[in-house]
Amino acid sequence: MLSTHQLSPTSYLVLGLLARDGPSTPYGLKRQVAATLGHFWSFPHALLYAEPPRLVKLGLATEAHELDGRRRRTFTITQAGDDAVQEWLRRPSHDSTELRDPGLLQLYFADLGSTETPRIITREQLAIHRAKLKSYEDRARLHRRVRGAGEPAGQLEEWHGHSLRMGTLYERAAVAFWEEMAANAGDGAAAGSDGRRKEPSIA
Amino acid sequence: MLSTHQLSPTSYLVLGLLARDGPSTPYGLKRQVAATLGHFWSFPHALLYAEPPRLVKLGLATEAHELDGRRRRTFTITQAGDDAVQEWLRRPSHDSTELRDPGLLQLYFADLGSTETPRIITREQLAIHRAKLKSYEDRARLHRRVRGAGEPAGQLEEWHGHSLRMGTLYERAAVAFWEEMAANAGDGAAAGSDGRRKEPSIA
DNA sequence: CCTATCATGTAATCCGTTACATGATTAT
DNA sequence: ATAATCATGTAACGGATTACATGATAGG
Repeated sequence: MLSTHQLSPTSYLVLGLLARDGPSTPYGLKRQVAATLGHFWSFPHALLYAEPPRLVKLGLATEAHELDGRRRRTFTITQAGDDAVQEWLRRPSHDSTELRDPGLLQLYFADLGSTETPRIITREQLAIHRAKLKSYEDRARLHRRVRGAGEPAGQLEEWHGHSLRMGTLYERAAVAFWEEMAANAGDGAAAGSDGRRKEPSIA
Repeated sequence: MLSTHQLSPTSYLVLGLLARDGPSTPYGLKRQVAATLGHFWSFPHALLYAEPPRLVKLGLATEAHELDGRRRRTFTITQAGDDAVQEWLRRPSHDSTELRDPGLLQLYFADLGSTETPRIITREQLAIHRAKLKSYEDRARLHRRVRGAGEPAGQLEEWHGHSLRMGTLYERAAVAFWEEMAANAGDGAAAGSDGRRKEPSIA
């Protein structure tokens, strides 16, 4: 029982995947992530190659090299690793959500640009978020289709579903936000101080 | 013109603040940020002490030391800095939003814990997000109160408003998400838990 | 067969985080 | 006065991003 207290989210991501899906190569991890959390929380592949060795050093996983051509490295979680996951799950995380939206950052400074800047940014962001929302919803449709087709949705798919659902809800919120911006941008939104701006409809 | 292309969001944050509010100390930046974006995009104060010197090195800002007791460092944006901001505003950011939610990460792995794990996590997260939402809404109420009181809302406050509004919308989505989880947690949502860990049926 | 994409890995750099520290103000 | 909090800064470490690189597999 090392004081497994300074593990990063990345650590738990990898540990969790190893715990649930069994031994895996970094590439396998990468694929799992890409299909789920990766949609809104980026874990570049280099991270997933770098993290497992760290876990090995901490005794939370073990490594096996292939010797033939591909020299794949396969990682397996240890008992200590499993324990760490359990302990983590019992300790609710109070760290608050990071919402890093570059588009919003630009909007925040849009008044520094020209009068059209807010409109341009808004249009762009609206397009981006609408596209992403659509991709989530398509995926959800597919999901439901498959489930309707008989297979009684493995638990795993459920958890995939959760993260995608969260992504969907966020994108909906984002679309709503930018739509509201777009609606208010026609008037003097960038011109600001006349005060006559419509009250934001949100309470 | 330097290829001012590898600046980080942090760089533009600082540049933008210096451009809009004029020369500032790192602490001044910190305060601005804390009142706005800082609510959902953390910029630890050390960052705001570290970034300006970087900008100086790139010729985007200049520095002035105080010589008396406090030895404050005040930073001023340069013409090149202003140009960089303008160029950035003209180049819509396609980088997608990072939504890093530790609670969601836990939920994603909740099936690895006990049967109660999902419920516990959900309850906790629901409380957290409700509290945060409330704090946003209180702030919004105050905001409107002040504005109603006559002062014709400076433009600055408007942009503050934007970021808080986004925060509010996100928290709403989060609350909705966790409420849905809570509603479904009573049934067997967590109970794929027939004990034996199924082979993941997903490719 | 060739080319594109998949799969696999490493290295360097730098940003970000954490921790440490201490001088000023304000409150009790 | 003393404690608490505000204000100000630095240093070190490590995780994360980017770039580089190349071996397999499949499609044309």
